[in-house]
Amino acid sequence: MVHSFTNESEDGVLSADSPPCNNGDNFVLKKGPWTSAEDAILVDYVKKHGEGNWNAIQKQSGLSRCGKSCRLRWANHLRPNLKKGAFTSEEERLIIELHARMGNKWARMAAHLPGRTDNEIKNYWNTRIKRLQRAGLPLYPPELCPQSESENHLSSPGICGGGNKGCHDIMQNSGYEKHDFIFGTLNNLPYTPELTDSTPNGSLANGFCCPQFFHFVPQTKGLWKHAQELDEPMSDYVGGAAYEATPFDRAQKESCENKIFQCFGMCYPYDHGHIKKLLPFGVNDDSHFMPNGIFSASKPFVGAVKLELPSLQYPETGFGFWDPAPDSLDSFVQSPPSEPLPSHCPSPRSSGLLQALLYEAKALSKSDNEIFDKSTSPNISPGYTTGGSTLETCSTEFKGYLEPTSPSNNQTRPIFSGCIPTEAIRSSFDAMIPVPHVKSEVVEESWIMDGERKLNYSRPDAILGSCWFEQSSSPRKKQRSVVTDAVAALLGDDMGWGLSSCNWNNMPAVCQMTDLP
DNA sequence: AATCATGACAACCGCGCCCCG
DNA sequence: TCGGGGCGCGGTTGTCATGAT
Repeated sequence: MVHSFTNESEDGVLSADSPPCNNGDNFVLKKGPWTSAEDAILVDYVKKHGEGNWNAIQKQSGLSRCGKSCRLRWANHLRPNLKKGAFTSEEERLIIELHARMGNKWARMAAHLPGRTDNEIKNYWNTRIKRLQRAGLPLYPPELCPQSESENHLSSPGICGGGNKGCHDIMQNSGYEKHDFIFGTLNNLPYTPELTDSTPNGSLANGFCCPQFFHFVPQTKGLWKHAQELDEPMSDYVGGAAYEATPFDRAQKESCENKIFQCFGMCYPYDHGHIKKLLPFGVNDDSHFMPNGIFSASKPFVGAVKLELPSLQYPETGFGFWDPAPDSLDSFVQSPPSEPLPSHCPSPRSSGLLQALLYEAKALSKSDNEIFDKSTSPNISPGYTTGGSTLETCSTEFKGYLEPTSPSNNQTRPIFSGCIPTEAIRSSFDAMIPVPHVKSEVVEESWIMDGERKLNYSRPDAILGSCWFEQSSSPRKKQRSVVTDAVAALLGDDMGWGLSSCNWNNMPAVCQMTDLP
């Protein structure tokens, strides 16, 4: 950056193009990086006079900086109790919560994060958005169930995530900041594994109110503003049975329900009783229903997952919150599932991803072939575990709850059973997800629709599989980026959401092979 | 080992809104 | 009502780190 002593605009922004900004004495102000001497002057001034009246600083202290520059410098760098360095996992979690509630109100969010500035939070969030969207992952954990108020419909098949450009644009647009949310399982909400609730706000909301189904669109401002003005503590969030407490809540629920059905190409209002007939993928075998409302034009979509699968419970925590922190691997491994996962994954978190990976590394060093055989075996024995206690527990639990809730387990597709990622990842996934009674199934990674080859993003192997490398025309680096981003996002700070909460079969569904990030 | 591409992060810039005198 | 000051936020730019070639 170049130090310059050019003209400064009215707010202290110096620019060669901007009109002179001076103190009336033709005193040209400085822009660019602050020197330590300038910092000292500013700190000294604030100590003596306190914050505020920033424009007076330049006059009284002789600092060649305009008021705005001083204010920003103070607020972002010199203010005492400023926290520097990476965000802690708790801070990250809070940011996500706050963003789900407030949108891009960085300053307000910063008020909840002592020592952090709005700019810091904004930068963090923007970086996170980019990372997640590159990886095709949703922004929010399923606890935070953003629902668009507007009636915008499925304008694009990709919904959110999956590198959908339009979605990305929308996300970047300020319009998405005003979204409405249903907070299903925040904090004190008791976790309810029962999925008998066929209302969208029940199992549907839990299962499909995932951000990848959301459209971040401009909201009905009044409704949002009402909620926004409340700006209540997080404890005010409601979910589950106690949800419909206020007209606003009801409106949100309706919006959520509406959106859910938009996601599934259904009309709203809807027949609650009809939902269960239609929604479990694979139930309506003829339609080849895809999570994004698109129907496969080729073979039936066999990657169906029964919705009614219960998820693991972790009552010991009583918290049940998603931990997105990249540096909190331990918490990842040990923390509970982030949501009442209805149909999808037996949480890799619950099964101990790190443990599985470590195990896998060991196993691979012993015998790649053996692992490969296991991972590709069409029938994995019910008792197959990775040898880790956590995994064994997971296996037991999984088996325990799978069977009674799925009368026909052959319809119950294990989340990762059809995945064909790289060998290490695949075997890791298989190791993580001990699957009883797994049947071999043909899985489509892509299909043809309207003469174009679609990549089935609902399957991770579609991203990670070799066919992708073979067929994409993108530069290799971009290809690599897609894969590494996805993996990084899955294994990194988004691991909790990406693996434990993300229903692979609900992943952003369609992305054209030639239109990838 | 050098170079290049890319991403993450920090910081700044520009604009607009709000409040208050 | 108007103008100035303060503030918030979106966007941009620069720097550095990392990984691939």
